[in-house]
Parts: sequence; C-alpha cells; structure tokens
Amino acid sequence: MEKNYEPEQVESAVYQRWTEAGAFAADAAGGANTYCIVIPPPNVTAPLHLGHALNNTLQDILIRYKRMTGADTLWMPGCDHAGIATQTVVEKRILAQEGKRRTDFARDDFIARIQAWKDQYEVQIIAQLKAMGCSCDWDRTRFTMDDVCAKAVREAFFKLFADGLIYRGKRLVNWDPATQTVLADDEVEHETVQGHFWYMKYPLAESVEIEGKTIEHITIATTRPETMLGDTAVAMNPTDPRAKYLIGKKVRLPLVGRIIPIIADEHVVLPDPESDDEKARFSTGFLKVTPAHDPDDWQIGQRHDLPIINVMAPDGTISDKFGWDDAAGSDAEQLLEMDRFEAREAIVEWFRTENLLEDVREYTHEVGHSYRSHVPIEPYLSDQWYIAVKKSSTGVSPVQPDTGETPVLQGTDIPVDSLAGLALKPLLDGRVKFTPERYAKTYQSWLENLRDWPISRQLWWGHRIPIWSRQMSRAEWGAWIEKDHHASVLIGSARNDISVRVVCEDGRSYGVAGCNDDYETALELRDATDPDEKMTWYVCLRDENAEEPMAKPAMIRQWLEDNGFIRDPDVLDTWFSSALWPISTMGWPEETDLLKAFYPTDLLCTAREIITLWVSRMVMFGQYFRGDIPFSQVYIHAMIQDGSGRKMSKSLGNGIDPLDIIASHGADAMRFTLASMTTETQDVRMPVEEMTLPDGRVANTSPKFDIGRNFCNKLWNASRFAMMNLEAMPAWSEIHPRENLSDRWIISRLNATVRDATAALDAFRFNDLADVLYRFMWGDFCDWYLEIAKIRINAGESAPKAVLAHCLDVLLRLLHPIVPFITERIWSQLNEVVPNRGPGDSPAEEMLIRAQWHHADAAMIDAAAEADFEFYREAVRGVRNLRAEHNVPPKQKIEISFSPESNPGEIIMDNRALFESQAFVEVISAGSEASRSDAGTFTIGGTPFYVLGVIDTEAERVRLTKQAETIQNGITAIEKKLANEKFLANAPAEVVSRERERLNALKRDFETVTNSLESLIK
RNA sequence: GGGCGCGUAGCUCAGUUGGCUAGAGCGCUUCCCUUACAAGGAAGAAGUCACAGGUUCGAGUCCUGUCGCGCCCA
Repeated sequence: MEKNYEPEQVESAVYQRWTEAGAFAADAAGGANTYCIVIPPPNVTAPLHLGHALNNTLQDILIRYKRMTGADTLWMPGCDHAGIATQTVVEKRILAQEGKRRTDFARDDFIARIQAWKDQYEVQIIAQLKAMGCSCDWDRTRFTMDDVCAKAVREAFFKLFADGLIYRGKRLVNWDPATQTVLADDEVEHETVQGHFWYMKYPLAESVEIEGKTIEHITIATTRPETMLGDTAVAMNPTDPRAKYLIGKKVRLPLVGRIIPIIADEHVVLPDPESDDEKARFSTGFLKVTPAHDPDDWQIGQRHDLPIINVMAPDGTISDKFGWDDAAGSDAEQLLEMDRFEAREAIVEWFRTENLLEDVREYTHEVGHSYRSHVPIEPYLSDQWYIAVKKSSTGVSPVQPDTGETPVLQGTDIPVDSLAGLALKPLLDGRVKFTPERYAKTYQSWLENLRDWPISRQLWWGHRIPIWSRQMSRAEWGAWIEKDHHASVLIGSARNDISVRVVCEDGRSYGVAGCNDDYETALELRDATDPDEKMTWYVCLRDENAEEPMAKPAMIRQWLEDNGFIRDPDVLDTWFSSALWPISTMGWPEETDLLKAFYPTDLLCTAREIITLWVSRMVMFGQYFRGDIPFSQVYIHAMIQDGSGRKMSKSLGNGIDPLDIIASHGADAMRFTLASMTTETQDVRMPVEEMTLPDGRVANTSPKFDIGRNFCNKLWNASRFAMMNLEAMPAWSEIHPRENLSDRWIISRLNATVRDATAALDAFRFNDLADVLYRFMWGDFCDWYLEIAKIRINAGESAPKAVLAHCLDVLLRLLHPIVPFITERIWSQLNEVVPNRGPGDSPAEEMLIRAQWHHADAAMIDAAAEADFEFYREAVRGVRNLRAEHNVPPKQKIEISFSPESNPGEIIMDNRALFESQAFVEVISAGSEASRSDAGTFTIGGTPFYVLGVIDTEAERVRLTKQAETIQNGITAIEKKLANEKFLANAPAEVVSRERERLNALKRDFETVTNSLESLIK
C-alpha cells in the first residue's frame, strides 16, 4: 500500500467491482425487509453542483447503511426533463451560437436539439453520480419523458380529466412576456424594486359639486400607468366622504376617450398621510380598475361585472388585437406596438404635456419576476388548463380507507377527498413525517392556502397535452357521440367550466357499453334548447400509442384530426411528471412487482426549496393514483452557500463542480466533509477557493474538504500500520481481552461508537455520525490504541494483533456508508492478511458493500474500563504537559512519584511499563513522601503526581498559581451553590451529590497545589 | 404584510428533555521529520454564547422585546 492515500488509484476500480458484482441491484421480489429511496431527479439543464453532491451523498449513506443491515434496497435513479429550464438554456445557446430563435425551427427539429442537449447532460450527470460513489440501481434509470414515464403521465392526465378535475379556465395568469409562457405562483420571484407612484388626473364626464367646490377631475395613483388603457372603472371606498357625490358618475378615460363609471368597492384604501400603512399614505382614494391586467382589479371586475379589456399582445407590447376595440381613432393609437415599458413612459409624458400629471412620488415595492427570464411578470388574461385542487372527487382511489369522517379537513375549507385534502391528511395523521419537523409547517400552510394549479405551459419541451379540440354545434356533437367506435375518448365542452363529460364506466377499458350518468347529461345537453349553438369540444385521448385491440387510439386520433380537431399545442408543467416520479419510475399504471415490493418508499431526501413545488404534489398524486403516500419520511437538508453566504451560481463564478473536488481531494473526502457539515440548520457555508488540480487545471474547490482528505489519509495509514503488524495474529479464542485495560477500553469504545453511529444514522444526524466516527478513529484508535499496541507488540505481546484486526474490521463497516471507496479497498487488503478475525474467528464477507452492519454489544460497553483508562490517559497527559511547560527535551527521561494506594495510582502501577514508555518516565518512588522542592505537580481526581527534577521553579510557580486560582474559582462556585437551600431543595439528588463529589476532588487538588507551591517557595 | 431560520473562539460550525470549569475542525503559538501518517505527533493560547429584560435553585439552552443577517410565502 502507498504511503499516502491516493483516491484516483482506488475509486474507479472499486466502483467497477461493485457494478460487476451487481451490488446495487434491488431484488424486485422485495421481501419483508425493504428500503427504498427515489432520487430527486436532477434537471438535465446542467451538470450537478455541490448541492446535488450533498443531496446524493446523504441518500447513498442511508442506502448503504440499510443495505448492510440486510434490507433489500432500491435507490431509483433518473433525470428530469425540467421543461422551461432546459428549453431556455438551449434557446439561449442556439441564439448565442447560431443567431437563431426557436421560431426559426420546426417544432420537431427544435425538440431534437433539446433532446441532444438532454442526452449529453444525462450522461454527464450519471457519470458524476457514479464518481461520487452513488449506489443507485442503474439498470432501472428513468427519465421523466421516457416511454414508461410518459405512459404514466398520459394515464394520470386522463384520469384527472375523466374525474372532472382538469378544466379550461380563463384567468389572469403570471405571464412571462420574454419566454411567452405561464408561470405557476411558485415560479414567480418577488423582488424589491425602486419604482414610482404616478398621480394622474382623469376628467369627469360632467363636473361635480362637492360642498360648494366644483370638481373637474379626480386623481388616481398607479405604479403601472400603461395599464390605464384597459381601465373599465374607477373605484372608491363607499365610506369615503366624497363617495356620495361621485359614485355613479362617469369619467372620460384620457388618451382613449372611453367613458367609464365610478363604482364603490371596499377594497379601495382610504387616503391617510399619517397612516402606518404605506398604501394609505400613497392613496388618493381613487383606484383605476383594469380587470385584464391586475389580479385585484380582476376581483373587483368580477364583483361589479365590469368589461375586461386586454391591451397587450403576448410579447408585452401594446396591441388592439387581443380584446381591445376602441383604440382606433383615439389618441391611444400612437401607443400601439410599443413595449409595455416604452408605453409607460409615453403615457406619463402624454399626461405631463396635457397637464394631467399631478405628482410623481418614489415608491419601493415588490414586483413579481420570472424565475427564468427575470423580467417582470405580467398579469395576463389567458386560457389555460387547470387542476382543481380543492374539488371533491369520486375518483379517489378505493384503496383509500373509508373512515367516515367529515368531508372537510378540520379548520380548513379543504375537502378530504380533494387533491389538497389527500396531500394534507397524511401529515395531520402522522403518516408522513418531516425531519426537521419545522418544515411540516411549510407544507401545511402551502396546502391550506392552495389555489388551483395551472398546468399548461406554452413550451415545446415537455409532455404534450393529450387534448384535441374543435368548435361544433350541439347537434353535430350529438351525432358524433352516438357513434360507438369513438366512445373510447372523453368529450367535454368547456363553456365557462367543463359542463359536459362522458366517462366510461370502467376507467381502464375502452369499451363503450354502459356509460354513466354523465353520458346521460351529455345527451340531455345535446337536446337542449339551441342545437345549433357552437361551442368548443375537448377530447382527451388516453394513450395514443397504446396497442390495446379495443382502443385503437391511433385510429381515433386519426379520426379526430380528419374531422378538424386540433391538438393542443401546449405541454404540461414540468412538475406534473415530477409529481408522478415515485410511481411512474416503478411502472405505474401497471401494478408491477416493484410497486408491490417498494411502494410506499421509505424516504424522500431533498432541499426545502421544493417542498411545495414537488414534495406536496407527489403526496397528492401518490395518494390519488396509487391510493397511498409515496414516502413516510421527508428529510430536508441544508442548502450550500459560498463563504460569504451567497447562493452558488454560474453567473457569480462561485459554484463548485463535484468532479473538481473529487480531483482535488477524492470522493470519500468530499462525502465525509459534506456529511460532517450537515446539521439541522437551513444553510451551510462553503468557502470557495481556486486551486490547481493534479491534472493542471485551475478550478474552484474548497479547503473545507481537507477535513475529509486528512481523515481518509489517517484511516489509510492506521490501516496500513495495523495490517503490517498482523503477521502471526492469534485467534480470538486464544486471547483474553478482558484482562488488559487498553483492550477492554478500546472494545468498549468500539461498541459505544457502533451504538452512537447507528443512532445518528437512524435520526438523520449526519454531522453526529461524522463526529462520532472521527473521534473514535482518530482520537481513540489512532492516538491511543495504536500507540499502545506498538509498545505491547514490541514487548512481545500478540493479543493486541487480534484486537487491532477486530477493531479495524468493525471500523471499516461503520465507515463504509460515509467513505465507501477507501473502506472497500482496505477491506480487500484486510481480507488478504487476516480473512478470519474477530470474536468467533469467522471469515469476513468478500465485499464490504455486502457485509453486515455491526450491532453494538451492550455487554462490551464497559464504563469502569473507560473511567480507568481516562485516569491513565490523564496521567500520561499530565507528564507531557509538565514536560512541555518546563521545556524538558522529549528524549530526556524524567522521574515521577505518586501514591500507589489511590485509584489512579493503582491503575498506573498495573500498567507501569506502558506508562513509563508512553510518558517517557521512570517511576522511581511510589511513596507519598516524594514531594520535593524541585518537583512539578499535577493532580488527577485529587491524587497528586510529582514529576521530579524539574528545575525551572519560577515557571512551575506561575503554572501552579494559575492552577490554584482556577481551582479556587471552581470551589467558590460550588460552595455558593451548596450553600443555597433552594438549590438543595429543588435540584435533583444526583445533581447535588455530583456537586459534592466535585467539591471534594477540587479541595484535594487545591491542597496538593498549595502544598507544592509552599515547597517551591522554600 | 405573514412565516421560518440564524447570530457561540480569528474562520466554519456542534452544543438532544435547562445541570461538570461551553466543545470540534481549520487558523495561531511552542516543541518534534520518533520506521503508519508532516495531509503527522506532543503541548498551548484564544469565547461578555448579538443586546436588554423575564422565568428558574440554576439559562448558550425556555419566554418577551430590540438590533443585525438569510430564506420562503403573499
């Protein structure tokens, strides 16, 4: 073995051995004891960053641990197509490199370009995961857009549509004019911007007299003047004193000339310059109402049945082609085709020149921005597909137990049998648990305030919505629906809401026979008053690629397209397919062996930023489609920031590629360090530094990873030393470890470490795990046991060899989940040297990855041995300390004296040779008379030790004086405590008696120290 | 505006239901290249636990408020 651990010479070979042995493969048959984690699929937008490294390291630690405890483990890997994110990066790249836009390509050609990008990064991502040591079941690797996942998406969409939970809605959406797509509420980032309030005068159609004054104008205040083109009312609070004069009057909208009413609405904030409420300070009492361009105004518009006038094109330019019909001929005509911000300036300028601009005030406020393009989002009127999340559904899977409870979850408006209810209930029941617990609140409050989920996206990259539509009359529709061979599709009309639905009785078959009540409703609607009324009919196709003989979906599709039905151009929100990930990867809607064996999975491990976007939706869909929660535990880990607390990102140049860390420090070092930094806090900081890698490249990495590298190197060398000394190792049955203090001690520490490491793993306390293992490996095994073993082996003892081998064996097992490569490598070496080792002298498993987790033996945890060894260790340290303080050369042997009758004294005498060797002393006198004027003194538990021949009396006086002071402080504090009757009365008995013992020991120490001081003075 | 978290040694962080003289790693100081490891060993210095109140026999820990920082949601 090399003198230093060189990870690059070990990692790939070890990984290859694992894969060749099939060590990561789950047994689909499962068994009683299974453990499953589904990977949070990384986006194929870019290579993995350090956050992914952390996320996947933690999962791998748990998977490896569970595998060693004998569970049939499945770690399901894969990637996410990440709709808008991926399309955006590819668009940007093509624009930069070729100067072409998406619209310069045919749809399929452009998708092929994105597909190529995906292929490249998927390969790269999987290579990164492998380099980190992730033991995923690679043969099951999925992609959210592969055939298996696509089938699940189609089935899920179909079922939701059939159950009436998907509807077409005209709503104000968060529109991103740059990417021209709708964003979910979660995808809007609120940024604080310095803006203005513009005070603009709107002339009254007829002047109004208020308490003797004639009013010609009213003044509205707005942060977005450009939307005034779409104003359809001015609102004021009914309690405003001016309201009685003005409500019902008309205003002539400047620029446009539109006559709009003044209406009363309580939403309007009354002006109050003294108010704490900023809005009141800025308010004039008059609110322009633009239902098509503001969510609040939309609400007001609904309340007052106001017209809705959309004045913008999808790209954010002013346009009269999308619902605005009085622009032509007005002064507003000049604004057409201007960008919204250009128009803002032009309008303000117009008001200024017309003397209608009363004031402009600075105003700081929050503005929603697209998380993709970072441009301000535009509230925009649009037709979108929605999922109704608070609507009761009969489609709730029958697997869900019927407990006969109230239809609404207590304290909420959420029906138990709605999607939101299905997601919330398991949390309230305790079936889904969060670690740390506080994140349950994030999940809960999000669900409680949930709005319907807009699922259509104006993108090309994603699962295309399986709906075809066309306009036709009721009569045409009726004739069509009666044809048996087309009843395998769902048909709905979406005027206002979906008002007609036909659902086959058996949701899984395509037969037409025996349709349910909705079918009757459909026929009734056909026969309703006006058979010639035209409306849009939506047809949802279940799986156009299915080969079922009854279905002939391809034929139906052909028929639809031949008959003028057009496929919806949009794709689904990327989170739709992510929400299905735990079931789609296992083959749902088929009831596969995998689902039977591994669903629900055991753990979801992710960062807090996607608790709402992803975690909650997986619970929703898992419950809805499979009738059970997707996982019982959600572990939320910290997010990694750079050294100054900033988010790591490419644009800031402070990101770290895990592969660069692996090159600079090794994969195990990275894993160990990341685990040791993983506490329950929200964020961890990682100082970033440029470094020259072994291959000569300069890359970002972090000195933090030295912790892990040093740890690995220490383990490597300790193992190397141990194995160099295992020749002629006696069998365990031949040795008597109970008879030697250091043996008893290290075996006790070993078992305590197993106990603590196991507890840390079970509680997801990764930093505790790393700490416990670090302390044992370095502080106990290397610093003390190995040093002692050297001396004992040199003295001819062989027993320490067997203990060394056993400790190393267990240590490797304990360390394997966290540093798998190095431990596997050492394990194979150890197997060559001593294949049979430890209690039982049994042969070790061939590969560590498949070895059994060591179970702590409580009987081996020996408090007396640990206490005795602590005395021994303190004595050695005491001598070394004196030696250092008095500048005694390490090679100068010194003499020591103490009372052998005391407990520590006996321990030292029992291990005299070892002690003399470790402290490099000679015990010359075991008498209590040994205090001399040239002696240095230290005490352990009240027993004085005298180090003789220390000549620097002044240094010793300073040292002892300081020590006496410290001891006296301790004595005073405890005496004060013990003098307090309330303490004696209230504190637990063991606390009081512990204080008494401490006081006695301190008093003995104080006596020793002061006596020594006196003899020094002589 | 609502919610969550953080503030402990020069730096990065532990500190579990309140109870030893508040810990670790890095950095720093002194000594040592002792045949496992200088990516190492031995010893050491270093903290008004953000601030102010409160509860308690006892507070880094619990409560209230203030200041500073970060994140999520509206």
